[in-house]
Amino acid sequence: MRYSENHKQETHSRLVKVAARMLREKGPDGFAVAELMQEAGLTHGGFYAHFESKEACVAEALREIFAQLARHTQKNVEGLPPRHALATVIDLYVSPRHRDSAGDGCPVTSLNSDMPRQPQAVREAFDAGVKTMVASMKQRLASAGIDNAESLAPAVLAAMVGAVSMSRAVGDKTLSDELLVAARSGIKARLGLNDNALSEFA
Amino acid sequence: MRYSENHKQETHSRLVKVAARMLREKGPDGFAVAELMQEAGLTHGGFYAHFESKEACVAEALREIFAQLARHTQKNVEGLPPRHALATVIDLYVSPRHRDSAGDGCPVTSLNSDMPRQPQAVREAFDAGVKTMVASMKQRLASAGIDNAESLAPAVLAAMVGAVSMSRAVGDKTLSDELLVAARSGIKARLGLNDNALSEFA
DNA sequence: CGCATCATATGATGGTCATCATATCAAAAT
DNA sequence: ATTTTGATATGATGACCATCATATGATGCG
Repeated sequence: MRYSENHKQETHSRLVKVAARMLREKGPDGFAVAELMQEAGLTHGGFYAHFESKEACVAEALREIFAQLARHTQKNVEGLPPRHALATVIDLYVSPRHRDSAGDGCPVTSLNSDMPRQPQAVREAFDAGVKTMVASMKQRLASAGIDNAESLAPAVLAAMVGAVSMSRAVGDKTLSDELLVAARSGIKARLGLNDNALSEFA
Repeated sequence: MRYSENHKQETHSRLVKVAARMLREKGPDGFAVAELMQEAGLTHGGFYAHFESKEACVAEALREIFAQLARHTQKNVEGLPPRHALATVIDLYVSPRHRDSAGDGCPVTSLNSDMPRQPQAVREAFDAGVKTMVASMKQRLASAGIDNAESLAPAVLAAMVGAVSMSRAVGDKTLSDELLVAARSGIKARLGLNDNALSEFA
């Protein structure tokens, strides 16, 4: 079939999108190529017309995820005053909603313990993503007029990631919620942000 | 072979120990039964004389790990005054040494993103372990005379876990070290513990 | 209107894995 | 010493999986 000009591109980006979700839900080794293709309405054979290898597909999906996450976050705080924006970022991240939608969330939370076992290409994509997250957090902290933004940013991010990762890892709902609530108010307290009731996201 | 009385018990506990290491290094789905047996000097066939299933083996290994971790930590702070003990726990956990020895470290750090994909039995063992860690941290904080120990404990633990998980997930050594240092001093600052030079563990 | 093209499909291939059925064989009991 | 027992070994089995070789068939082009 000589398809319309961008038929393949469209298929490709659909594949990347599906991979992005499955990657976060099932881990890099937890989803099969055939499964991905079927989910996208295709069969396994066509995969290698789109990606050099599964590893390359995972790396591309990761890049896409980080990019989308940055856009998405930006959109959520656009126009807010810096301190409010910072509080919102924290509230959105350390939330039950984020915990309960791994396939749509931050890959640092859903994939951190898989990374040490992944091939170079994947780890590089991950590193790049984390670096932009750290840089972006540094900016947010600085904009919010918080001292030591440089050294605080990685600490705050780690606390956010740890809270959501643990709350997801744990099966006990009560414990899981306790982790989220405690971490969220702990982080905000450290940054001098008031932890008001509005931050109780679903 | 009718072996000496506790021959099988010894083999069993050796298997659990090997599994405990491989589990943390390669993840629950990253090591094979045959690999485990070979590592213990046996062949794959005998496995099912020791465990009902791989899943049961992983769950038992997890219980063993958490128990050993508690003992190990206790030993490291025995006799220290409470605040010093607390600082030591944090320094040991959020350290390059811990980051670089996953097979010997805390499973919450090495396995958190695998847990949501694990079967019930494994998740239960994990939950139990996390609960004891939270309880133990609450005690340490209270003993150290820190206010809000109850709500601070999960937040502190999450920050510790996030720091080591991220520092391990990231390939870039500089970024990895930055994460550890920032998180460690951030946590200790929040608890009013002085972050002296002595806490620079290898 | 048929032909060439290329995105996708079909169908191996060789590898890995958990699990199980059965064989071996060391030593305790007699 | 022979028997018996139970711990471990050997060798399937069926299920997955990444990858590739080759077939198909839709459609823009001539």
